[in-house]
Amino acid sequence: MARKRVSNFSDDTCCRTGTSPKLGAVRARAYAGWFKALADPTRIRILNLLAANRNPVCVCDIVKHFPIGQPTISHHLKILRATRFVLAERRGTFMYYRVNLKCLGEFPHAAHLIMDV
Amino acid sequence: MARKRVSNFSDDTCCRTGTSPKLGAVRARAYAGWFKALADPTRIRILNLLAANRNPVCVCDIVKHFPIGQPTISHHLKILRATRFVLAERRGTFMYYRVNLKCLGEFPHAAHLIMDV
DNA sequence: CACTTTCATTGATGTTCTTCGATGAATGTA
DNA sequence: TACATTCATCGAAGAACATCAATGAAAGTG
Repeated sequence: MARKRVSNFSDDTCCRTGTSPKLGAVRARAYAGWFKALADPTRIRILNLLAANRNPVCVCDIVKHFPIGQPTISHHLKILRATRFVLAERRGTFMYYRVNLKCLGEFPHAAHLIMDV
Repeated sequence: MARKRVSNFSDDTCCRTGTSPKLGAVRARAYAGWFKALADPTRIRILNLLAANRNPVCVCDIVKHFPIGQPTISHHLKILRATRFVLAERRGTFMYYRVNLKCLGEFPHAAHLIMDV
């Protein structure tokens, strides 16, 4: 009958009501979105490539370094742009990308992993 | 005929071969795994809940705070345990979980987001 | 041993994500 | 204007993921 032990405070009993999570679902979803942007090997390597180059890198140059197609690279760049991890700039026909240090710097360990390799 | 511009070094040309990504695919996949563990709102809130409690928390107590079933909580805890973000300890019938500060501390911004809220 | 409680695992389902080929939009050039 | 190049977007296919209900495993109790 699943009799709930409402207030048994003996020592080897769990379920004494502890602290609730103070982080709401809405903000948790926002945080998860940032981590999600870093949760793909290709995106991490794109960031690593951009961080390794002092100058912005154009898309066709990024594509060369990966075994996946250009539309997929564009897809990843869109995600990285939406989360502000990279910045984009148009020069004629070309799109130049670079890491957004202000944003990636907010994730020190990520920055260390991605840039100091 | 897709004539490739092999070595045109004029100023408005991209595709000068820049630095390659120094981060290999294998290590990138490992890093992505860590971020992937943090890329779910429920897991972030579980970490937040554990971090807010000085003492370890048992599973049934975690389940109470979320609108999802116990098997799903167990699933998330398994992922957090595999990535070392939490530690588990058995006491009788109960399983007590707590944050692994040594591991979460490696992600300062994550720790800040998750714990200081 | 029979029964209960706690938690993990399994199998299934719907959703999300990565990737691709094809196409479209923007820009530059003959 | 016609064509080429660069990149983004669309639609589809397959893989990965979150979730659930049901079951199993481990431990405690009578």
